[in-house]
Amino acid sequence: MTGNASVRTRFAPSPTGHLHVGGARSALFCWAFARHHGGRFLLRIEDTDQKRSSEEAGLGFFQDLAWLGIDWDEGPQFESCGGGETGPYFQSERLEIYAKHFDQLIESGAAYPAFETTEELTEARREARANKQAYRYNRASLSLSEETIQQYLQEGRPHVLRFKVPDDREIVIEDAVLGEVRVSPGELEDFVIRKADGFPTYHFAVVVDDSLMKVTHVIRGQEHLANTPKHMLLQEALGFTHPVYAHVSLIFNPDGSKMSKRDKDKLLRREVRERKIEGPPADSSIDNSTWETWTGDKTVQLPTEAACSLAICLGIDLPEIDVADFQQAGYLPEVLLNYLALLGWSPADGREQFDATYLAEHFDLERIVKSPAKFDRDKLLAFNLDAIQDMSEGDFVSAFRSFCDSFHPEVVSQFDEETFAHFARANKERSKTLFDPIRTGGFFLEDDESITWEAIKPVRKALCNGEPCGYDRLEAILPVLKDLEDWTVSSLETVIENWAEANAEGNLGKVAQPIRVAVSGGPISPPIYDTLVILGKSSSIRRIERCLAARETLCPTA
RNA sequence: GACCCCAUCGUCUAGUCAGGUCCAGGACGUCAGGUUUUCAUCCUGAAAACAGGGGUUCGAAUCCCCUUGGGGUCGCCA
Repeated sequence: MTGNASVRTRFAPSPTGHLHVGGARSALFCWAFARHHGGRFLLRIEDTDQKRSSEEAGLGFFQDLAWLGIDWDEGPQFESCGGGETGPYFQSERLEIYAKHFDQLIESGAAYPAFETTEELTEARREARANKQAYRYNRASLSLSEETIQQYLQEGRPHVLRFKVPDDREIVIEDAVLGEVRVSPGELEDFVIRKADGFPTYHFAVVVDDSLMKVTHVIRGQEHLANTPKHMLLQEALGFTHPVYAHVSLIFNPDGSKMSKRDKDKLLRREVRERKIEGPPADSSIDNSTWETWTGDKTVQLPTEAACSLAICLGIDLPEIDVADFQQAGYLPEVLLNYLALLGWSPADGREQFDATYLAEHFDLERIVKSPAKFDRDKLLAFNLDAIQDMSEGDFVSAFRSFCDSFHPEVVSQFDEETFAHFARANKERSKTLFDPIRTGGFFLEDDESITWEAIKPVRKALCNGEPCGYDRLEAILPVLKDLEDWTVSSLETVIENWAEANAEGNLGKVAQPIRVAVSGGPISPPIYDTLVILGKSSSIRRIERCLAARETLCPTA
């Protein structure tokens, strides 16, 4: 680690929804930058929106970050992370701190109360838009007489606090990624810094907190670039120094739209609208009031479970957007971290696959790319495959085990410990995700009696084609298998290979494939000896017998 | 609509700041072969880009301008 130990970065999510990949990448860059310089990385929860913040979401963020391996030195306490001298790290607990700074701005005349109602402002905006003009707050409340203001305040009229933007100067952002960004005088309006409910707005809280928490580098998404002049002006009015800003480009969907945590809701809303669905589907887990709130307000997100169940009812797949989605889909945390780091940054030596330690060693702001990046599932999948193939068998078994514990407990209860491990090992070399063994190995979990054979091409090819056909060979080898006492990979290998040598010109496929189809119901399985051992002797025999019984249906003898 | 940001293979990118070593390199994907008891791997090879137009210069992917295209912001959300 080199450089400046006083470096302090922060990730400051609002606890609405879950950690999505864009946020995760911002957090990762902040983390990597702090680690690279031997500085500190802080986590702060921006819960100043009383309407939308929820406690569980905060916890989800912690778990997602921890899963990725992004640890924070200061912030909310979670496992071994958190603590620190500059807290509290929930903005909702810092109201007194903000109050002090509000007073400071009021006294210096840099902030003033404004009494317009939300309705009035909405109307003014609508009108400006209709006239194709840029809307800016007209400072009406600024020209109120001192008397009127006092009267309004005494009446207890609801009001916000606005920041009086100096409109005579150009603002220059020295962005570490974008370079100089200039904003002309008069571009900014007098924005709100304290809401009518007394809570600070994002702009105010972020400036006060970053300064008090001694944040030196603000690395965040480019959607914040337009806010930066506001923040800089506020810093000057409060007597704070400017941090270094680094605005990272956005992450897009393959179709070019911004990859957003709202994408799932967008998709669901569109489906619901197109199919003219009026209420929550009966077999979904959504109650009427949740449905009403969701359909009534486009900014409301459906809770994860509700969204999943609705998607299942509608028969559509939700895109993977949140870190948790990728976890559940069977991606490895170190792979997602690697891929995310590569979206907009690359090391000077051109390496593509690396771990968090390497990232911390090599990360810098200079090599961050300015242009936006599309999220490429295929490349992520390829990386995941590589990482899985690089794992030791033991590591894979335990990774697969904890994946199953979390998301597919039925797989764990299906096998005894040793067979579970065998199942995992046998699937490793063909797995791109931790879910793949389950996806392609469904037949292991099924009951012997519920295996069915469809007369699709590869099945017929294995069983019906040729002379002798697969069925003939199956029939011939069944007694051999029945006689085998020692049902192990090595014994099966010996027996089946010898049989193939004697009866199929040494062509193993001629006998392996019919057996595979018989025991699995389809043409895909792990290596045949492993498959038979995992299944066990009685299941294997039973399935072959049932398959033989279906011969007439599958290969009708015209 | 106003302001701001961006622009190299289908995608992520190297190269751009310090112009020549770039008829543009890598990765994913695609295509064609090969290995393999299935699938998946694995191996070999191929196609594939400097958005367009003007400048500056002996020389431009690299610097400047315009056009076009994409994106962001314009909330008492963050």
